[in-house]
Amino acid sequence: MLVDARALADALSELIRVVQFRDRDRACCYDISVSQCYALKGVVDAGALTINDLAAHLYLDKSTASRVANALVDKALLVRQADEADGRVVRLTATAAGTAVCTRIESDLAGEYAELLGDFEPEVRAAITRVVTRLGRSFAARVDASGGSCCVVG
Amino acid sequence: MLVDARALADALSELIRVVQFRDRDRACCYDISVSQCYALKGVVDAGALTINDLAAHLYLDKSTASRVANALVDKALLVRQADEADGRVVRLTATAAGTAVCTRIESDLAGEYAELLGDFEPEVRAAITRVVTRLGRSFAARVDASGGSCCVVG
DNA sequence: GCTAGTAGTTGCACATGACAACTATGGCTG
DNA sequence: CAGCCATAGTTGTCATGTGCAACTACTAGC
Repeated sequence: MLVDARALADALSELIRVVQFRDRDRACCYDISVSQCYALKGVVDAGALTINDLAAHLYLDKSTASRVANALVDKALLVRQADEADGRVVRLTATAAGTAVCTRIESDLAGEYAELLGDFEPEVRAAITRVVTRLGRSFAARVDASGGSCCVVG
Repeated sequence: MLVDARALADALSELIRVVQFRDRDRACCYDISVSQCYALKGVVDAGALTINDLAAHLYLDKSTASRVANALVDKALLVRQADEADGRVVRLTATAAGTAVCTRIESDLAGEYAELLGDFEPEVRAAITRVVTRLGRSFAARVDASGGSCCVVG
């Protein structure tokens, strides 16, 4: 099983490098950075998010999440609203422009992915998404469980 | 099929965020950054790499690759050697320390991944690596094919 | 041997992201 | 209800990573 594990480690790191590269490269197309894109999509999908929710969703520090949100507000893709119940909380919601940008990016991306899925046999296609989803969940569970830093001696 | 494509896009972006986070978090453990780790592994696996080869392997600009190599040389994990045949070319090779660090990281990582693979049914395990590998290749082929930037009008 | 091309380095600007210190608000306890 | 602690978010600061453009050094072809 360690052989499988090593192969998976190699394959995943390669996949991540190439996807990151593609994302970096494509970011310019929409005048929006990769993190901003993830944040925008997070807010659009959720309907509304607080800064803390956003930070958790993106696996970023809340200060970084706050700045990412600022960037999107400056671009008029998001709005900040004060929460009625709790004065500390900021509710981020997407503007019409934000939703539009998000929709456009998703469509373009879906097109690319659809083409890419064409490389695979039909019976494999459905498995791919299942596998990737479950992999993501497994990682997330481990990350959440281990809490903060990995190598703190405590 | 567009539905599959959207689901894959979502799953993959989630996976990438969480893996990136884990990598950021774990980077400190070995006094080596994520890019440095990839570079070190690339050199160790290949036996020797030029700066250009390294840049291609990491999907980075050659200037960045050069600096990543510098950092590893400063840490005495790599050495730069002049190519005998071509005076312009730098040959990067790993030192004993570099190989040792790489081996240790790979072992630790393989352990983590082995544990993670335990979440999956045996018949799925083998499929995971195959799927991730093929996904990576499909992306790489597309990135190589499209060459430079995505949205240049020229 | 001059010119064009290639490998790599360096200067520079900018993006990303963490940590810590801070403000402001909410909630709990005596 | 006053004081204290916890929580949400912001801001300052710093380190790191990255690309682009300009540069040097070398090679190769005419």
